[in-house]
Amino acid sequence: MAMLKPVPRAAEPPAASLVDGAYRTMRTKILDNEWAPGHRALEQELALELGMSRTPVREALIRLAKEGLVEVVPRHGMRVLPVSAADMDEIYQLLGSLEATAAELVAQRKPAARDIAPLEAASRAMDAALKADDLDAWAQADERFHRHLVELCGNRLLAATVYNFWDRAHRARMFTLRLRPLPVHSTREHTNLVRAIRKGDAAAAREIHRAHRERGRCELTAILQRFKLAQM
Amino acid sequence: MAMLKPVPRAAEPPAASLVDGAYRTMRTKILDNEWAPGHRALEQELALELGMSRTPVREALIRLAKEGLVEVVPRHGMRVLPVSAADMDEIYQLLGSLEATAAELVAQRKPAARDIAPLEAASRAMDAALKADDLDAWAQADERFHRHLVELCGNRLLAATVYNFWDRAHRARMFTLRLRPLPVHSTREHTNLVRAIRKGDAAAAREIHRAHRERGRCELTAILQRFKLAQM
DNA sequence: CGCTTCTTTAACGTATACGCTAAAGTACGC
DNA sequence: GCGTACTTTAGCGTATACGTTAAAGAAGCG
Repeated sequence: MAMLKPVPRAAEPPAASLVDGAYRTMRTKILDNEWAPGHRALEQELALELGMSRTPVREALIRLAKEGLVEVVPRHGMRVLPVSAADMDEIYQLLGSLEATAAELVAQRKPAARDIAPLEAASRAMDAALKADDLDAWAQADERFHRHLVELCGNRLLAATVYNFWDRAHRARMFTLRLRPLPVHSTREHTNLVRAIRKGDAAAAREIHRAHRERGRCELTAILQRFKLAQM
Repeated sequence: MAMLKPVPRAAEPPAASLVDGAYRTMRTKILDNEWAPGHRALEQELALELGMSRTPVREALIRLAKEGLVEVVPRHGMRVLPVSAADMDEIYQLLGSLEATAAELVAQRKPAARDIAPLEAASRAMDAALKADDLDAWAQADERFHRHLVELCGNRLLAATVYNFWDRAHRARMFTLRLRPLPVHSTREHTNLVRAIRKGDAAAAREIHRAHRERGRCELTAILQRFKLAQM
């Protein structure tokens, strides 16, 4: 089994409360696969591990459950939710829809050159990483690209929703990073997308991004089937 | 100001716990506008009102906050979040994206006649309600139509996400129900959508639904501006 | 009269206590 | 040996207690 490397995250302000700390710690452990899918723990155990009482742990768990990262069953504690192949399919459909809309909106807004620059920078970084055979760097640049695109669309609700589903799919993405065909098409697709945005061609931007995610969805589904990874 | 009538909801099982009861009660009060946007209350007050201690109230508030219905500020209690005109715009963009995708998926699946029947029934009910000048019945049939469509698409995550944003927009929709032009086009659009689905024309289904929500978004924005309803 | 600083206090964050319930274990009958 | 009824107990849901802290009010100063 491939090892999942923790992806370095942006430095965050210190936790404002124990609830906040518990939430962030547990969320990180889940996204980094330190707590594997299916991992179970009782509230009391978590409290002990995190050095606090059950109260803040419970409140953090409610937040994580609402995000779909864990499930809380009375008397069985929390359980890190596995993401099934079917779930991944649904997530990619949903993301395809929302991100395509984001691309459309960005193109409609005809953003200034300095707003487009980070997209181009990310594209170049993906290219360079691919040539240097550095898949981790590639994945980070890819994430930067999509993140900036979603930020640029101006719809904060849409952006927040996209982030939530990225989180749920994070593990599977990292896992399949080295199992799937080299993402040689992605860079081209991103370049095309940027071109459509610069032209203000909203329909093209939407369609390029839709096709981009659709291809990703198919590749992922194929891998999960090939490796019999029904869930992760 | 128009009065908001409580929309009758499906009978639900008795609350499994106090947290659950608090959550449902508060959610209902918010959606039915019994607690108006901006309404504030302290945890202790809520506990007293709901006949329980602060603990279950707090846990229910965390859930409501995650759904975007309330905000919890330390020492200021919870506040029912107003939905600004800009928020409504964002919500409608998001819903337009997801529901259009749902329509597309439904058309692709070429559902059986008995799956399409409820859509047609809802369409007819909308028509009848419009002729009988019963806007409440119209709104309920409209909701049935869209709900069934989203259920039919087969993507539960997408459906759940759509429901969440419907909730946030619920008050504004009810409020503008009697302020906006009679929804004479909606029935036609729904009929067209059903036809596209029956033909299996996914692209048309997507486009019809997208245009449908886009029109709704524009109408709503116009009303909110005309009546200077910056938020509600 | 306005501004700053001190005091007060209300509300919350967290810890703890406790009873209830469902799951696990046990004994009994067949 | 297998199923059933009883007992036990772990874990949670909820209530309560308590220290902390930020907001509001009061007092002092310019």
